[in-house]
Amino acid sequence: MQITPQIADMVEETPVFELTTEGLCRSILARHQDTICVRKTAIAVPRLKRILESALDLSNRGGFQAMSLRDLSRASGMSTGGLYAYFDSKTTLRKMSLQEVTDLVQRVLGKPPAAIAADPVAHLRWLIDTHLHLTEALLPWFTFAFMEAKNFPPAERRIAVDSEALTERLFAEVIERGVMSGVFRTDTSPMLPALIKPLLQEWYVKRPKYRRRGISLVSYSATVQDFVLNACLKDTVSGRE
Amino acid sequence: MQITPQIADMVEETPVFELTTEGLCRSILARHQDTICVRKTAIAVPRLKRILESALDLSNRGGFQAMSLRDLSRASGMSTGGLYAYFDSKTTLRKMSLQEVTDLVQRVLGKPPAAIAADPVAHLRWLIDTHLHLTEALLPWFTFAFMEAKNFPPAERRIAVDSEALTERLFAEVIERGVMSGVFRTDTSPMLPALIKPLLQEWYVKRPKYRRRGISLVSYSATVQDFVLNACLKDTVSGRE
DNA sequence: CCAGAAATCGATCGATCGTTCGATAGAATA
DNA sequence: TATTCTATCGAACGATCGATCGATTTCTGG
Repeated sequence: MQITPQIADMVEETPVFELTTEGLCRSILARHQDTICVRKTAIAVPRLKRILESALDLSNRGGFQAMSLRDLSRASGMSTGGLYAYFDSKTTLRKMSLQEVTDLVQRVLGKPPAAIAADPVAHLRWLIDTHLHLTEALLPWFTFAFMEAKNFPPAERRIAVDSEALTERLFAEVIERGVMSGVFRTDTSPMLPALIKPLLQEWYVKRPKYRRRGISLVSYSATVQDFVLNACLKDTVSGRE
Repeated sequence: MQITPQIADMVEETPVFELTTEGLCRSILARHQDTICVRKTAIAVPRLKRILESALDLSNRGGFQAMSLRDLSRASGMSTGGLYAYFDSKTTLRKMSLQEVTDLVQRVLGKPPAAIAADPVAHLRWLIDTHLHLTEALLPWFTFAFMEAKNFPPAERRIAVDSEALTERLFAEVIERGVMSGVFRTDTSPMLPALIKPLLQEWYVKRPKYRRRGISLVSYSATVQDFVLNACLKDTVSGRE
């Protein structure tokens, strides 16, 4: 009996942005109205979608710097000049993608269902599982954000660093509540929240490895949940039943 | 009473290569005799050291692609043409660094002290602690290898992937021995070896974060060790001491 | 069907890239 | 000291980059 909240359920609560590439593109279009000079949404969204899908694909192969705008124009089926109707510089293109991902994480993880938020164990499981499902649904976006965040100029790098710090704080708060309510051990390592993040990143950074081994998202999620709960729960969590 | 084998002790067993940038440069020089056309070691080693230190520093800031050979020439105090006495192309420079790191990990982790290898718990702790100390001593090399491995062409990317697979196998073998000898739980997750690696990478990938928080390598190592042992040891590991 | 707007095109620019190579300086040899 | 070899230099080359902009196509309202 695994707690695996469906992403679809969550969308009903926040219907403004779907967790799809198209949804993100609509959000990007709204956020960058001033730089994107294509006015009709019906045209701009599918075009932007094609551009960003190609850009993420190319970047995730050889790095963002290595992707030339000629490569992007070829892959997206749009001329090099035409691309500039959707961004004013290559740097802006990078910022658009990264910013959208970090915003999304905070929007989704910040609003757990009320019933789940009441129970620290369920909440902790939900945070892990939801984060994994989120990255799975938007895999290219997250691999891009992870790999390219380090190459940002200092000013913009803060976006990624702050986002990660905020995610870690969500874990820290839940664990603290669990300790105070007596469910978690009082000697739980204060470093545990920081150690959860790399376990979640592992899933999308090394995605091909787990695909090759035939390991499903569900079983990976369950393993990480047990791994983490073993480190803080008073009663040891047995393996999958 | 923490098991923290000093790197210095290990060097005595494998005195051929010291765990310093200079030691790695000597190894690189020996391996690439044919492409490096500077014959006198007394000159080649310190020059190569300056070049690689600068290259790793620049790459780790903005990415390897973004580092131009003019940047590198300025930082290393050598002319752009002079650099080509130490590598025949920028790609070779990248391969030299990566290959050296992956080789080093296998050389060091593959030879645990006999006394430690006998006990699965001590061996597992030793693998974690030694890996962390190794990455700490050669931080720029590992951040470079981690960040740039993904941007390799498929053929050379295998070097990094295989190296990681081998490291994971070291963990898997120790854990399996622990299970068979009755020290580890029989229901230990088969995915545990894969989950250890990201916890070790976290240390050098997010190094500034832990420096900012004043978290020492020793305490990080102890936390990870306990975290992992909690997931496989029969008797729950209490907090530090 | 046609005028005007919206969207796209692709040749082109200057800058910068990795790389080459003849000249030069320094050390070793005799 | 003269000579040979080693190591380094930095100007220069062709290729490619991000970005521009006037021409062209496509769409839309009347």
